[in-house]
Amino acid sequence: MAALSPGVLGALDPTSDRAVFRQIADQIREAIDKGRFTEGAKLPSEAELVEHYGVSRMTVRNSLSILQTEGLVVSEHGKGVFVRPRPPVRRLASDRFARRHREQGKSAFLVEAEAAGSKSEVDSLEVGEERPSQDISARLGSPRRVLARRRRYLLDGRPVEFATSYLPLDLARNTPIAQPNPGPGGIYARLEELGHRLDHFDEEIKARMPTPQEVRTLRLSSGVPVIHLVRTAYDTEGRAVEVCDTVMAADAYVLAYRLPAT
Amino acid sequence: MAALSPGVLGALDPTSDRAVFRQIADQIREAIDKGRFTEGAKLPSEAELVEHYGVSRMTVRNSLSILQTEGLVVSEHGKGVFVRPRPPVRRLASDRFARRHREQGKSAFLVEAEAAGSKSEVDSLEVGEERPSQDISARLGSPRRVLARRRRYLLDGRPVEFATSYLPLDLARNTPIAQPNPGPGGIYARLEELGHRLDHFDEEIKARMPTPQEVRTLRLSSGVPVIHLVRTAYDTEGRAVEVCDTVMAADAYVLAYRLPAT
DNA sequence: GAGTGGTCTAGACCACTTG
DNA sequence: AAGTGGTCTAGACCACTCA
Repeated sequence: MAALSPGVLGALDPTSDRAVFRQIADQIREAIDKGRFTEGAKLPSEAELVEHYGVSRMTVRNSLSILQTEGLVVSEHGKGVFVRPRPPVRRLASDRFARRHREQGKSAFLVEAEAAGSKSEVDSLEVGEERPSQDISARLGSPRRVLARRRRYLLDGRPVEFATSYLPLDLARNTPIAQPNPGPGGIYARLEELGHRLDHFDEEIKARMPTPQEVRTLRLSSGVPVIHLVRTAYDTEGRAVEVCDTVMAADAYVLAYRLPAT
Repeated sequence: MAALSPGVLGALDPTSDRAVFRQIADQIREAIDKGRFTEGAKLPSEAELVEHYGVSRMTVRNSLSILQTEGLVVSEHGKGVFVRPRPPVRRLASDRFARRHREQGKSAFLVEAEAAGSKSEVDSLEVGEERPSQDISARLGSPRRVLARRRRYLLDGRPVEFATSYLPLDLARNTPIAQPNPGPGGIYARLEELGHRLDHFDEEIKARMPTPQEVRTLRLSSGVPVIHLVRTAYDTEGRAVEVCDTVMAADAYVLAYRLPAT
């Protein structure tokens, strides 16, 4: 066991009211913030911290678990605890559904990924008819059954987003939209070909901690929230023609919107 | 110590590979999801869980800490562990900075809160000149010094948002904008009176876990992320006239945006 | 004062990774 | 085989809340 390089981590203040495990977490956090442990670097092992601070192992683990839930570090079984690397971020611009992009034929996700020099994939694509949840149903004008299209997006091999599109059956049944691959420009291009000229999209954004299922699907490390985005597409007659429910790894995204001052 | 009502929580599966503390967390999570513990309800005490499952206290505490970081429960010292109550949610619409709202004279925050039947306050208002961070400076066209306006918003007594506005000094110095209370319609109304007619706003949204400082300022319970929103206001000449950096308690907000399909 | 969660100890054994 | 984190035990004492 290597000795801890001196000076990186200080000593405890026995006169402080602050719990020992919080003091240890504070010191490690500060060392990370000040760049003494850089992104991806390995922290001292639990055993080293036990020796350095003269506390029990559970106390050290408690400190590290704080930093994990803050999203500062990740632990890897058998290897160590590391400063969490920041993945490349995908920027979603508010013009990402503009018609001019659709007309170029490629899906928005793939085009943007290529522009950023990333390799992107789409997997676990499922298409089928089902009964919508109350929320989805209400947004679509209360259809009894809908077409659901589920898919997961990966960026350089890492899952970053899981999305489900819902469309009223009378719109989508027996159309290319019901096919796994709907063709160039995606389902929005097909909707317009079918006579549903799109007028606008409404997006609702929340952030929260992931469910255990979402942790698995997106392979999220602890301390990473999700962005939950629900988009409703309206045609020029004011009808809701699609609802897209999207869950994104929050550390992989920044969403951008432009608002008129009018 | 009251006995645990039978049937609410099951037994452990000793043949399972899943760690005991995860199994316990799974069972409590499922009970919450199925409504057997409703919002605000008290969970069985740690001692009751120890007895029910026949495990040590640390194992039970480990289970509960999982549910805490998931944002499902909150613990209160000396009282118990409770299903986390969902606070009222503030909806931010994408037309919230429309000129017609400004012209009514009240701040957007107060108007919306009143409409929702909530009591709102603004506190810890600080106004002063300072040197901007690199990021803020770049967004504002690299001024050396800026006017900073910090304030915290509360809804029914609960802090929900902390925001700082930055304006180039040459715009704001010796104007009502440099006053703690800038007058009816807020700083955007003042900017327009000063000849900076607003054209549009760009907003960037991220979500992440809060820093310890943000936990204190917003009194966040564990398992609640923050939404970090940075808005830049542009005048009709294309100049960035303000940057507003906002940190929101994610469980108190849903953001809504409308995108044109054009 | 009884019940609750918060902190901490000193061990034990296991599973995973690396040389 | 050595080092790492993952799980679990059986205690102890403390601080807070409520009757």
